[in-house]
Amino acid sequence: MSSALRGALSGAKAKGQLRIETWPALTLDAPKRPEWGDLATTVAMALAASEQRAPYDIAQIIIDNLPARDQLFERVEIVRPGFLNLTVKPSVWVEVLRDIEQQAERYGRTDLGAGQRILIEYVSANPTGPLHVGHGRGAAVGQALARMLKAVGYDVVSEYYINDAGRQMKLLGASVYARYRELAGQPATMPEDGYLGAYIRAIAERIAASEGAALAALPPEQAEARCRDFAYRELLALIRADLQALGIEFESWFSEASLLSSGAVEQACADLRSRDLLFDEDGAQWFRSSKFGDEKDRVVRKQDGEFTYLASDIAYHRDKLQRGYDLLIDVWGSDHHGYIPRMQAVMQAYGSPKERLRVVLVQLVKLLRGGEEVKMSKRAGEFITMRDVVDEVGSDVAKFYFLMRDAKTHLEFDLDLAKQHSADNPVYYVQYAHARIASLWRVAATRGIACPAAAETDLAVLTDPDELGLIRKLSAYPEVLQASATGFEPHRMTYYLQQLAALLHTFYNKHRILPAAGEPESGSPAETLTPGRTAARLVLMRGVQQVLKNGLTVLGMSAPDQM
RNA sequence: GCGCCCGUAGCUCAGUUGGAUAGAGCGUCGGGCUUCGAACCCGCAGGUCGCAGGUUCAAUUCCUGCCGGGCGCACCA
Repeated sequence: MSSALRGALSGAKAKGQLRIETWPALTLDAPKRPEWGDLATTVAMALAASEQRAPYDIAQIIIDNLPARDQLFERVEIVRPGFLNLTVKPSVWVEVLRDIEQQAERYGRTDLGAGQRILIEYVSANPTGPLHVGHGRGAAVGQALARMLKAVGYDVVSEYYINDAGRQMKLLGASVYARYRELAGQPATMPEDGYLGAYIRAIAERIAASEGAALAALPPEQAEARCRDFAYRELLALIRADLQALGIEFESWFSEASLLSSGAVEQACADLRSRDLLFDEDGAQWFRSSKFGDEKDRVVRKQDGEFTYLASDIAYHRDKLQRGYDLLIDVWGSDHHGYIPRMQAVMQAYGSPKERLRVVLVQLVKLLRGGEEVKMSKRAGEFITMRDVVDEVGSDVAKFYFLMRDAKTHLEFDLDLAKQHSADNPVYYVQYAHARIASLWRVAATRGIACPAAAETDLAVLTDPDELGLIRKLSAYPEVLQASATGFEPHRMTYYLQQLAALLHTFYNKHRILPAAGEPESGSPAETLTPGRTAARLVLMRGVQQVLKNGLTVLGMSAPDQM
């Protein structure tokens, strides 16, 4: 369709009817009202200024130059200022169903990304405790983005950065050791800012059971280190298990500690120093990030000789660049947004445009129960973890809720609502649409009716507005996928799926697909159901089912045949 | 104080990257299963798109300034 439009414009240009010095964006949108046709474009109005002609005249010129107009369009009209409304012939729409059948699970996929390599990093929580709900949202968003970008032709790797070095890990070890000493009846002091969650005590109990004697013999410093390593292994395993429960996978796990032990951090610093991007002041070492738009320079090595977390992040992102990625995506909690300028400075310091790093910010999740906000106190270690939520509502529901809203806005997550297997739950609404169609095949099979191949079916009988509405929606899927992926906005896909499901439910409720069992049609049916119509509708249903499944899959959710 | 994000129906949120009469779910009220799954559908009501300017054929959308809310401004991560 858009190529027809482009053809019309270039045809008009060739004939000298339009100048078209700069090509306008050829937007071809589905209008809001059915009487405005299937597709509408505003190019005539966009061109009015540069052509110095009335938009209406320009629209007329475009119409006159439309190639294959009679084959493609049923109706073409110009409305008031210069809207160009196109009504596509049903016989053309129907081709979408053949595409879907032919491409099946590949329908909607494109090679837009042309194989460009993307590294997307998400979650990356400290292995100092269980994942909280905010991590869950980041995980769902990160995975959905990774899958969608793959679907539109990028070569994507998803990675988890393990913050297994530095102060937080020391605190972890000290916290576990303190609990261990308490259990042993020895005097213990919990460090300031120590971890107070109940899981710390549980870890202390396990280490006491497995190597208590050895621990008692060690001087405190070594004992703490041992506790730290033990707790680290347990907590990393816990995090992996939590992610698995949510149905999130990573292709790569990257250790911060490995950057320190391999000397990569020192090398990254030396590299910066050789180009005068790192300097000494007040006994510390500073990254000259202000040279690249950051508001001030940043410490990478403290007076006490320890590297800051920024030093690790510099080395980490340098490593990502050295691995040859065209684009780096970091998914962060939005409270880290102030960190973006310095990381973009890092990009530039290593010779990349700052746009090579794109940060996707994810806002907080507010949990509700019984209409009340669930208060969390991280200090006291009292909070509902991501795992609690997954265990309570299920992984598909959790993911759908996490993806339902624009990631950069606060999300309200009503646990009571999410738990209901009812009309109020948008997840089931979408999945139910899929299951309903699956059920149709089961019924059809018992009546000896098979779903015919689209190529052998006369789809031109699909002329009902409800049928064409569904088909139009199906045809929009590839664009939604592309916009959702490249705009880093997975919520658009969840929204689309809800709309498609709504159309399906409406259609399903209003029209019959299979003939009634047993007796022939009795009473006064609103429409006659011929075998040909049944066949065409079965093909339509299969298309809807396929697209629902593709959409759910690309968001990381299941498309059940039964509920 | 400076910076980033958010203000759209009673509530939670969409709004296709400047288009036509601003949409959906929940909630309220009223209807619909002897026929393919009622975890569904249909209808009614509900709006100065935070406020005020500006840009143009056209602004919920872009710019500026206010108001309100969130977050950030470490030799913590």
